[in-house]
Amino acid sequence: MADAAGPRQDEPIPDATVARLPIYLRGLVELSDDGVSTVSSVVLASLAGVNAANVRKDMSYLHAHGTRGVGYEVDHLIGEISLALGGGVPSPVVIVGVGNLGRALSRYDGFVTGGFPIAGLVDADPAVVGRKVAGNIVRSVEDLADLVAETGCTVGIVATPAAAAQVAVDSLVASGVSSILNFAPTVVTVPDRVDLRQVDLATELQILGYHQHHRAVAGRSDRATG
Amino acid sequence: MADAAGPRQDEPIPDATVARLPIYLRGLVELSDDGVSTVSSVVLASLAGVNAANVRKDMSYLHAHGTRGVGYEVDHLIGEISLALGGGVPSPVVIVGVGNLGRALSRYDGFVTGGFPIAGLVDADPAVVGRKVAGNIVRSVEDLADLVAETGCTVGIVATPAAAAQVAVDSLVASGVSSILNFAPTVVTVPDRVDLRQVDLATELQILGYHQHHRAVAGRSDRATG
DNA sequence: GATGCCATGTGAAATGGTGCACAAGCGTCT
DNA sequence: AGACGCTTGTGCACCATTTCACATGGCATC
Repeated sequence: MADAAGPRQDEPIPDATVARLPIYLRGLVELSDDGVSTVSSVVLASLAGVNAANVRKDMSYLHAHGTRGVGYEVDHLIGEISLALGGGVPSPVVIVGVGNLGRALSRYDGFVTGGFPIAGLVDADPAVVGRKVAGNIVRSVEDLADLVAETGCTVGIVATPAAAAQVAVDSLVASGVSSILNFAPTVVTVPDRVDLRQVDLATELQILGYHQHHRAVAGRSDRATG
Repeated sequence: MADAAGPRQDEPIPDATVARLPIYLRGLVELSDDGVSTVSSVVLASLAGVNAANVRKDMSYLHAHGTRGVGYEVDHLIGEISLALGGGVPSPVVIVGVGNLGRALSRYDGFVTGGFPIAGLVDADPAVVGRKVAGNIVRSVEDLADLVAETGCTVGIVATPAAAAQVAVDSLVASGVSSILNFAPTVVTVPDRVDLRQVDLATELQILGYHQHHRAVAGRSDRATG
């Protein structure tokens, strides 16, 4: 039974699938809370807003098999997905930059619920250092390496102004953090061994703006040609 | 010569390109501020963190041509990209939900700078309505339609708890908003004519968590096999 | 025990995006 | 004026992802 104990993760899960796993997980937890024990790919797909075949293929990457004619066991899927997404072990995160966004993020419930408790906050501004935010004392950015070492946290969130983002990222990398989520509106670079994700609030609106503008233009020429 | 007046937008710009345009724009504005008047695809690519051929192809979609042997005119590109991203006309946005995240978003400079001034804030909680946040009086969610009509705003930001998100989205749609940015950690649905983007903070961390976990597992089996 | 229904699992086609490699063109220098 | 170097613009091949369509197989019912 030894080789059946762990999930076969030799072949990596496609990025697109990984990005959907948290969505599935949320839907499944909701189902579980409602007392639902079995779910079909069609239902899970509608919960996640994707195609049913896509769900089935995603589950096959996880080696999370269902039962033909019945569907998938909700609790089993929750276990498999949680396992894939970090092994169910909470990863504490450190937030760099305690401005508006940093404060909001430090109070955001979803992080803790999702298995990412706040290990600490740091800021470069001496006026902010020492203040208490969301139950955490803000420490100096110089203490970052110590904080990371003390708490063993491996994930860093950058919520600094754009100008300070690369410095913040470099400090996080130097402190041994291996995953970084950057909210600063600028492109930053990291070594290969570090995983970086970018969340760009203004950019999202601009993308919406494109579609809105384009729709308006298309509408006008529709009227002109029709 | 009427057909040469406007940009030929018959063939739509690929989504992947649209998503990069704001990044280009930021880099270009920075260059312009530094007094740089010309930029090559290689330089712009390194600023945006993408491939140079990709930059050139993206620009060709915009019909923003450069000069061979020289590069692209920075100011011209800024104009073309701004035009594509909403025609350079500011789109006021309304924020629904004035919790931690809503407050942080309402104070976020990047929105205003990016051409998305805050038209107003609304919340369902009577305890919050009437309070002043970031220079705006919070109004009741019942006034949403009025607010949208008064300000002519076409973009809505949802920063409510997950449970209230679909209601908030429905209200926005009913009020005539045509683009929605949803920060609530839940899948919401909109009519076809409305454009929806999802920003999911906890999900981003979970995706990072996958890679971290996977790297750890791979490392362990490397050691085991090597 | 056999039969029919239903949902999974997956091969294969279609789609969308990326990056290479090179021809074409512009400016500059001689 | 001519040649050269540099950079654009793009055809093409590759890769990742999505989606369809259907064979496969379990469960319930008769």
